[in-house]
Amino acid sequence: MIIIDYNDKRPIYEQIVERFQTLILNGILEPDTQIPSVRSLAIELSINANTIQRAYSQLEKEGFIYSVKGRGNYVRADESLITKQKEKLLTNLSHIAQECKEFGISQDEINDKISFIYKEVEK
Amino acid sequence: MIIIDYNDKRPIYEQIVERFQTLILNGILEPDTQIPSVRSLAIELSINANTIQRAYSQLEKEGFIYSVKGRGNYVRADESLITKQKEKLLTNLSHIAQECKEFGISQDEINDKISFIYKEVEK
DNA sequence: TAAGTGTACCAAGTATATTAGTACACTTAT
DNA sequence: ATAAGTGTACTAATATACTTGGTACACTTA
Repeated sequence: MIIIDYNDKRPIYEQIVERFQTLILNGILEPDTQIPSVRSLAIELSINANTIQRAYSQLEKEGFIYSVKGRGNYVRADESLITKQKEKLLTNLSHIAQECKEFGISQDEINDKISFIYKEVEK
Repeated sequence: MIIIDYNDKRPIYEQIVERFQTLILNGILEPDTQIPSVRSLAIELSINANTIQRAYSQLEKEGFIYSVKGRGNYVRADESLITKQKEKLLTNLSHIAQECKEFGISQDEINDKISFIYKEVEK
């Protein structure tokens, strides 16, 4: 469920954070689901428990999970996270589109790309 | 022309690389234009000459500039850079659009955003 | 009570970025 | 020829972030 890419220049804890963010935002991890304990995930990934702890701390700070002392860490049920993520995506999209415009890429060309994606059938 | 943001977590040399890439790709720096010498830019930005050298080495490796010993560094005239950049932009756009789709954002909503950008008048 | 959990430290090692300094070969203008 | 300015290469030192290893304590559950 969690994979570490050692070719990735980003720190391990950041990769773990992003992975859980994706799993949570995509609904693969449902609210109140317990995620692996700090120690067990450390063993599973063959990395230090402190690194996992660091990732979990950040996820908690960002509102993706909540932790209960003595019990574990759980996925937070926060609808605003998805709203925020949608806004983030649309903002990114606008920035890229702005650059595309500056480089003389036509609106039609962009629309073709997007239509292609929206036509694709889910597997 | 070059600005360093010390709040940016990225290394200084990387910021310099990106800044020149933008200036060159946008045609603000025309081919065969001489860019500041390693030492002069170091003084101007109050940073070490080695850091500038590192940025310039990378820019040369990526084909954005060429260097002449004893003379200086110059902007390369390479049309393929712009082609590559356009491809990169469209690839990024596709990835974001893919995510938008997964989050249930409609194609119409995306088209609205893009149309808005393409309608804007240049200042 | 024992095992598993989160959390908070500290010390050490590693890698990277940055600085500082020196040196050499080259080009240009004087 | 000389001096100034250029790219380039190298070493050493410093600072910072990441990661590991270890210990400790409070809590929950079986």
